Amino acid sequence: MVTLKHLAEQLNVSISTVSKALHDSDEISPDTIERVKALAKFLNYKPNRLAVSLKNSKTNTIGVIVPNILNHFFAKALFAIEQEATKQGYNIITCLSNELQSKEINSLQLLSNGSVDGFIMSMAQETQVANKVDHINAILSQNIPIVLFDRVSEDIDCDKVIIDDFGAAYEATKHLLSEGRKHIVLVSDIDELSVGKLRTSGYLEALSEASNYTSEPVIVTTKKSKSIEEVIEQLFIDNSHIDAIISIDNTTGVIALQKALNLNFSIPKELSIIGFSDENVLQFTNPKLSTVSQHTLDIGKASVKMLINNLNDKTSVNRTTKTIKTKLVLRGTTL
Amino acid sequence: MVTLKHLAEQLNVSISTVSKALHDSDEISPDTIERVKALAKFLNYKPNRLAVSLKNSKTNTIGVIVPNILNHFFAKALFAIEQEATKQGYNIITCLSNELQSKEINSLQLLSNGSVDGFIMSMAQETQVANKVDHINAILSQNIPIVLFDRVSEDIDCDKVIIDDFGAAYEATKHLLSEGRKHIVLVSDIDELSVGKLRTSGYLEALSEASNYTSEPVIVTTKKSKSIEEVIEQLFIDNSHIDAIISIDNTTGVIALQKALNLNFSIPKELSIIGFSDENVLQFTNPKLSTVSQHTLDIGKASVKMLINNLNDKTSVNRTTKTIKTKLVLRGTTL
DNA sequence: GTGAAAGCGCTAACAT
DNA sequence: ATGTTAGCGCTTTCAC
Repeated sequence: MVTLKHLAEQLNVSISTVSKALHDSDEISPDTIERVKALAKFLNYKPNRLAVSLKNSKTNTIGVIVPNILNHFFAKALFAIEQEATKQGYNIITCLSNELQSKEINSLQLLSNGSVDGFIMSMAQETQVANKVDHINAILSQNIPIVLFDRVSEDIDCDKVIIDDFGAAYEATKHLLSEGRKHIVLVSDIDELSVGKLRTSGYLEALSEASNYTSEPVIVTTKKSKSIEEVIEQLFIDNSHIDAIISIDNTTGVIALQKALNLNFSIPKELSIIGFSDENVLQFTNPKLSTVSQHTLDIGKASVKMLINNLNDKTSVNRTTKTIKTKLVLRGTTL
Repeated sequence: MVTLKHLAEQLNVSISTVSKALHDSDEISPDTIERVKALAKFLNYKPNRLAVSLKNSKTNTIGVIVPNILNHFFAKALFAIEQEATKQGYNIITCLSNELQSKEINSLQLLSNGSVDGFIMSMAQETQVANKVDHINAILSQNIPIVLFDRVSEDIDCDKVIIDDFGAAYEATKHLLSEGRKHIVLVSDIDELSVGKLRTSGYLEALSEASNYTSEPVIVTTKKSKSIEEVIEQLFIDNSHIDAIISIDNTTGVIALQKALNLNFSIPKELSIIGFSDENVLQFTNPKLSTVSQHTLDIGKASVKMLINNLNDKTSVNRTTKTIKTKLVLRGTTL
């Protein structure tokens, strides 16, 4: 590895002269600058990031903790985070909590020792279910900023990026009502998560506001004892009058669509389906699933921007929550 | 941030004593060790990773460069890499090349300045198509080890983890032949990649060995001008006698299945389909797609192990290529 | 058993 | 215009 020392020795100047020259300091004569830069380029000199970071107490690295990279939503969020971070001159260190609080605690601990300037994270399911957030607040109290996205907690005072989960489900349900649907079933694989609860509330609210809707709300959640597919098969058995499904997670909508097609439902004539799936999944369905688009790329991008803003102005104490607009995209599974 | 200096001052001992105590040096008296550790724990002392790394010229960090995180295969590989790396006490810095050589070069340059001990990567499509690999060899010549997985090049002398692409496609095609299929079409979205070429060869070889197979091989590749879906629709128009499809990439198999169902093919009676999709995609199909399982988790895991081995024994000069076994998993789309 | 000092590679205040 | 020095936080050799 080529260091400033090497360059200095080769050129018979001091290390600091080399350092200054490489930074275009006007303390250094133009031709020295030239000579230094020429040699640096020739030897492919690259400043050692560890040393620079140590010196400056600034790593230009963001710790990103996502619960599950195999979930399209998080893969896409990570994609956007990496893209925006790179654009702004930051690296990302990626940790996957795999929905476990223990891994989340571990990653946070491990990286809060000078490895990163701040964190962008979405809470592990375990953490959110128990609402045990001390480990996150501990980081904040060390003055390391965190941006929470998607899965957040009210007990953490930090910047947040979310979508209007209540509103999105409310709007989707409203749409199904406007189609004249009379038996709208909600399916959820995420009833334990904050976003799941909010979306369910939106569904319930829309139904309760519909004066001419006479059925009871039906909420079907997945359970550990059964596979998602079994739950959805049972759903069709239990709800013979079903004429609409709103799936509030990434996967159950697509699976419900497959099962319904198998049962020879005419879609969307007899049965409408709206999901919360990421676009990438949809290319595999036929007809294409109507969905609530979450603008995942915007979520990732906004998270990075918020964190870097915070990093650049540590004095600001006001924490903000940014809500990314969703959009109901009607495709082939709605009228 | 709590440093050794803080601890030393509090305890009225020297910094080096603290350092040694924390490392259980037998130069230090048991009770000093105890006192030091107690205070360290109390103040939540964590050694500054930058300083340790700088001192030891060892970062315990792996740079991971993947072409496309939205591809299930790479998401899963990343999942496995992160898991194994964490297990072995390494962090990963993730970079996404987005199939662009420029981004690949950039990431390599950026991290080869002391940020990481080595790289695990799969080549960007651009890089592989042009077989322009100087930037990768440049890193190797700086004595920074690289493990290449999935998409590799013969012009790079480093450790590699691959699957037997030729053999996997050969075996899959053999299976279709054994079903008595007479018109087997190969579909590929990756005909420009090394793995695509090898899998195609396997298909061709299997057909040419089949003495009673009279049709010509048919290879359908996607093109930039058309969507994958259009290409597959056209495929069914052009090949009216088609009775089997082998898809050698992640997505075309699933799409072909949807289209075939739409065209009222009885599957697998009239038409067999075998894909190379990752398991995660399959939960969305009905019937379930038969596939070549690539054991992606093993690929990721093996990559990490190889890299760390190399890191631990830099003297070893022999580069090896590990081939992960594939498995033909017959599900609902084959007889 | 403890401490002083050098050094990893870099920056920056302070000489000259 | 150039060099000296101290220091970021840590490890380690060498003194005492």
